[in-house]
Amino acid sequence: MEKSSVTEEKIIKAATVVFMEKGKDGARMQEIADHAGINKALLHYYFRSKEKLFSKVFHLEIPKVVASIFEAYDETDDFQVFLKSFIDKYIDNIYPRKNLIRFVLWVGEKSKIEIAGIFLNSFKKHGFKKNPIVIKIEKAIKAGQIKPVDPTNFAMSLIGMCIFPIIAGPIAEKMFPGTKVNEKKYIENRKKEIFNLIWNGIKVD
Amino acid sequence: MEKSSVTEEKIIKAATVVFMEKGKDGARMQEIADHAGINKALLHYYFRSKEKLFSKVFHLEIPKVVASIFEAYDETDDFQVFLKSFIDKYIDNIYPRKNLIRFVLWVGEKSKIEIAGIFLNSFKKHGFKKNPIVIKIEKAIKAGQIKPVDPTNFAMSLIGMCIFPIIAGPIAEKMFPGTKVNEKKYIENRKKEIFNLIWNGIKVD
DNA sequence: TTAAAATTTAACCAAATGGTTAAAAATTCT
DNA sequence: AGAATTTTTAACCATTTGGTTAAATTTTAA
Repeated sequence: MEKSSVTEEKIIKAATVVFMEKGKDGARMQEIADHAGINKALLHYYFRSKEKLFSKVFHLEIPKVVASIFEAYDETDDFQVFLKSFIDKYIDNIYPRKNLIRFVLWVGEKSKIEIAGIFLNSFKKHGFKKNPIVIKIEKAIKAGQIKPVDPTNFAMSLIGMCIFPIIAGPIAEKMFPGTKVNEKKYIENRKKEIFNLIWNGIKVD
Repeated sequence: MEKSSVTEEKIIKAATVVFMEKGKDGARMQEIADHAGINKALLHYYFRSKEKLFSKVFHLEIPKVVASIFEAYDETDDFQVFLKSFIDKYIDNIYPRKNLIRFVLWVGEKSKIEIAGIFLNSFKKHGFKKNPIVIKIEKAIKAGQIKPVDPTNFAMSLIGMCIFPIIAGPIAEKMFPGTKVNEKKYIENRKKEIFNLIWNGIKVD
């Protein structure tokens, strides 16, 4: 690989880290340059402006939010198996991307960048027109494998339960003393609890 | 009320709106002044620095995140009734505060302001040492009203399901086409779905 | 009415920050 | 080796932005 593209990658990686941590406004071009191990002049040589660099990073990162769903998606007809596996993989998948997820939720509303298009594009790329989880749920209901819940709402709940403790992080630890979001033990236990709650509910039979 | 304290309140209100929308770095003192209908000089006359103004706003707003839990909290021994009522009130409560919630989650991790203390303080003020939902769940389990789930994890799931569609807003609408987070119909339906999922699970008996 | 407090105006300052430039040095390619 | 490309250096520029100042004006309270 030529030197130029190596540097470009170094820059993008550094910019991603800094943008996700400090936000678009909080990020400093100098900090990105330092992080990439180059100087500001070269940074502007590759990306003319902060705006353009940010846009680049954003367009590269957003699909990963969608991808994390597909990467956790398994082709199984048994919905119980699917659900267990999905929760397990999805949480493992978003955990190292928590800064990204947090950032996307924060920027999502006000961003001038058209997110909708990127999302749909990402769905299409994986061969789906709809959210794949929703499809899976619809099938499971038709097959009589699960109760007739509202598929979209169910998917939302599922994702919400997985994402929340991760993005809430330190806030969650203070709201629910005893929670240690960074411990493997906690995460593994949480996976089980999510599955159990969804599968069994809390009603006493 | 004297003119001075009226102005102070105008400033704080304006600052809250702008900070929650643009973030600490994205907010501009000039914009806050404009929003409050005063000039920058007067703004600095009341709050010497951006840092101090931000700190003030943050300390006033953070307790509201905790308060929204207590405001939704009802003293009922019937856990089923409690749960229904809690979901209903909690969602109504956080809905108009979505910018705040989103902001707190975003700032939470990196904020130098000590959040833990503010949270615990807020718990104490309401006469609790622990998260009140957790306590309620523990009681319900002891009373045999619900299955023996992990209380903290359950509370986390509950809050996560309520908060997620609200903070995810436009992102959620793109990830789950058909979702319209701003419609009353959607919100009311979601409340029911959350309750049903938690209460009944999805397992076919 | 008069003194005190609050508010406006407008000019101004200093620091931070995004961005530029041009020449020199290092690297890579042919 | 020689040309082309990449990278560094370092000074520099323009704008934005947080923050100040001081005098004039308005409002409030005694």
